Amino acid sequence: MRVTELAKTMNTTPDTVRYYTRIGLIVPIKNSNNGYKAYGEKVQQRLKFILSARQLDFSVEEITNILIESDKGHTACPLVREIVEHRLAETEKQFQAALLLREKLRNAIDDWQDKPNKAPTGRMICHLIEGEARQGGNNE
Amino acid sequence: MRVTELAKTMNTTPDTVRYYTRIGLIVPIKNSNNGYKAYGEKVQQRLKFILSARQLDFSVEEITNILIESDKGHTACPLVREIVEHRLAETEKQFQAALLLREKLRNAIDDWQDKPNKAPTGRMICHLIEGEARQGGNNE
DNA sequence: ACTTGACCTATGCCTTAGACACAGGCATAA
DNA sequence: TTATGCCTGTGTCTAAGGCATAGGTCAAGT
Repeated sequence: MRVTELAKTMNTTPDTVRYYTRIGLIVPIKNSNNGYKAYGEKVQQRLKFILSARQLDFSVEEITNILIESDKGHTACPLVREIVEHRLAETEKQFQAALLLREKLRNAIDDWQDKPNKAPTGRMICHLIEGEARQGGNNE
Repeated sequence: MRVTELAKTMNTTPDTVRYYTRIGLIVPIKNSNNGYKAYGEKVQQRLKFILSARQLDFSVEEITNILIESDKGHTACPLVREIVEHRLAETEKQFQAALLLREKLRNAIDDWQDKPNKAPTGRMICHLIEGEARQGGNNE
């Protein structure tokens, strides 16, 4: 199995497969005589796991750590549980940030409804934005 | 005014100021004899605009385009309105993505509550994740 | 004058997770 | 044999700064 066929089978892109190969997450059976990489059954299994974890937004580095554990024959489950908790917290943050930003943008659009377009003055580039200037505290 | 003082005044970091300087978004008055950059009143105004736009999650490239327009003496307002609409649509996407991911993660945690930790087998790396494997369609 | 130490500076490299461009290899049809 | 079209690996690029490093500056102390 070569890169594109593997990618199609797993419903991902050749570039993704190549990337994981490049960083050593998956290892091709052997470069055949023409230099093409060939992937076997085990790699397919491994790739399936990687893609599933990516669906849960695990970072590639996190997945790497999981695989290192499991390659040693140890349970990776506790690590997985830990990561998923952390990921949930992180997602919650992103969620709140998106919520807040959406609000800001909607307010902006609303506020600007009646305001005209103005040419820039010496001290104003676009009065819409400079007028907005709520000192929105930076997060964290 | 030098980089750190400007950064403090505008409530941002020296590295951010340096970055904008590097890409030419703001131009220091002059490198004084020691090679330090000095920033004037106008730059401060400009930086304020940039930071305000960043608060609305405008990309640096978008901001660059706005400034190019305004530097030609034209109104940037229509462009700004366009960008903010686009940004809102984008934020809505992120929002939905975060919402969905949060749900997935919560489900995972919930499903795993009662499952034990298992050592990896020949065909399972972590049964928690491999068991999950809802074929979540990729977005877009 | 000299030295110490704290702070400041510019520059260059590093980050994520692949996407994209490129030059060349392969195979099938004419 | 050549032309065509898909396939391959490698190298480069991305956004928006963060971080490390080596060196410069300034005021206080000796």
